[in-house]
Amino acid sequence: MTLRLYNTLSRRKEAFEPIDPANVRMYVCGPTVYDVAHIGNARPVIVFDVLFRLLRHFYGPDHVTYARNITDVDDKIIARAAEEGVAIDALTVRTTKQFHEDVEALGCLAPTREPRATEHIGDMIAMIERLIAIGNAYEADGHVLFHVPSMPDYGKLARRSLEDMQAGARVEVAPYKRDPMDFVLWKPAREGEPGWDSPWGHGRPGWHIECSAMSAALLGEVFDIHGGGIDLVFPHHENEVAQSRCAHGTEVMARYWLHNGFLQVEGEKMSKSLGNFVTVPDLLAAWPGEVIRLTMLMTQYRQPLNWTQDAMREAWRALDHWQDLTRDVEPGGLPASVLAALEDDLNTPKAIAALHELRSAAAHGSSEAAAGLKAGAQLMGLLQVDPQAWRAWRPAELAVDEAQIEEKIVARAEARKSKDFAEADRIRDELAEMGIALKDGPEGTSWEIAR
RNA sequence: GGCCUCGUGGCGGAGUGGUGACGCAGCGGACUGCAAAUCCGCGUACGCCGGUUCGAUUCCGGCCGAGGCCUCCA
Repeated sequence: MTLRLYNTLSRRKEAFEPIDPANVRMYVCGPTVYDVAHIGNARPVIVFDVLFRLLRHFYGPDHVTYARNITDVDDKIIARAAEEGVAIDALTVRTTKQFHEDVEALGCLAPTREPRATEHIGDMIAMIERLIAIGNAYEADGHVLFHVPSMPDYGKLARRSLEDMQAGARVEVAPYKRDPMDFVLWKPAREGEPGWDSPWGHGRPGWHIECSAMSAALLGEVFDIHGGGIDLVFPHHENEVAQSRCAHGTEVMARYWLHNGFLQVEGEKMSKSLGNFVTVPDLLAAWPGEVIRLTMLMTQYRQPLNWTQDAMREAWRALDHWQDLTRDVEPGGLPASVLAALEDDLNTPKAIAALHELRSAAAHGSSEAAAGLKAGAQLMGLLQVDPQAWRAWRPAELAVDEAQIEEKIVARAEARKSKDFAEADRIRDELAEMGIALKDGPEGTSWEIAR
C-alpha cells in the first residue's frame, strides 16, 4: 500500500503516513446551509468521500474518523432567512435535510462526525480567549481580531507573503483593525441577529474560527488530512492554520492539505447571471445519482472540471454497461489496476479506464473481471445501486405511462411477426418521439430513456 | 499589479525522455426486415518559439492563450 497525496503545503505528491494508523483523521469543510447545493458544492463532497472509502479500505472502517462540518451561523444565512421571512433555524434545518438527501443520492457515506457550528460556540470562545491571552488576537470596538503580523510565518499554505498581500489589498480596511490583514474572530450581533454571550458582549463567531475549534474538538490539535475546495486556500484555510497553530503552539494544523479544483458549466464559469447555475436537486431529478458521481470522477480532482450534458450521457452509458455485465455478480477481489490508480493521488480517470478494461474482459466471459469490475466500482462508490433499482430509475419529469409503452412494444412485436414492418416502424418512431428508445435482444425487446 | 494553476486527437481525459492509455463521437464490418443495442476492426494529438539531449508531448527559458485567488464563493 503506497497512498500518495498531493499536499498543498509542499506543492508535491507525498507518501501518506498517518499519525496514528488506528485512527486516521480527516476534516473537510462542509456546506453553509443557506441554499440548496450546487454542483460545485458536490465536488468536494464526492471527492473526499472517495478518499474516505480508500482510507477505510487501507486502515479499516473503524480506524478512520472523517469530520465534515455544517456552517449554520453565517451572514448569508441571516440574510436569506430575512429575505424569506423565516426563522434562521427553519432555514438551516430545511437546507441541512435537503443536503443530506442529496449527498446520499450521490452515493456518499455519512461522515463519522458532522459538527454544526452552533454546537461549538463554547469551544470557539475558549479558543479566542486563548489567542487573546497569548497575544495573537485583540479586542477592538466590540470585535475580536486575529493580528496577522503576530504570526511570523503566516501565509505559508497559500504561499504569499504579507508584503504581497498588502500590495494587492483592495479591501476597505475597517477602522478598528490594527493591520489591514487582521481578520475577525468574533463580531457583535446587531438587533435581531443571532448571538451568544461572550466576554466581548453578545455576538457571533467569524467564519474561520469554527473549523479550528471543531477540528480540535473532534480530531485533536494536529490531525492527518484537511480538505476543501481550492478557493478556500486563501483566506479560509490560511486563517484556520493561523488560529489553530497559534492557539495550540503546533508546527502544523493538519499534515496533508488537499484541495479540489474548480468547476465550469459547458465551458463557462457557473453563475446565476449566466443562467447556467446547476443545483444538485435539479440534476438528481434528471439523472441517477451515480451518473452525477461518475461524471464528477471522470476528471482528476485537482483539475478544472467542465460540467456538460455530454459528459453525463457518457457516464450514464458507462454505468449502464457496467450494470449489465455485473447484474448477478458478487464483488470479488479488488483489481490491482484500480487500486494503483486511486493510490496515486486519487487518479479516478485512470481507475475508470481500468474499469473499462475489466468491462471488456467481462464482456468476453471473464467472471473474474466482472467481479473485479464490481469491486473496483464499489470502492469508488459506484455500482451500489442494485440492478433492479438502476433499471427502474425514472427522471422526475417523465410523463409517459409505462403500461402504455409495454402495450406498444407488444403491438410492434405482433406487427413484426406478421411482417407488417411499416406498422412496426411507426410504433418505434412513435415511442422515439416520447423519448423512449427500444432495444431488441434475444430475450425480447426492452426500452430505456433516450438520452 | 501580486500569487497560483492549466493548455494532449472532433469531444472528455490519463500518462511518459525513445513501441501514439481509456471512454464518447466518427468510419468500416458482423448481427437486424431496416434500425437501435451488442460484438469485431480503424483513424487522428501533445498551444507557439528557442534551449538541453543521440532523441522531448514529457526537462529548462521565453511568448501566446484560458482559468483561479488577492472581495468570509466548493
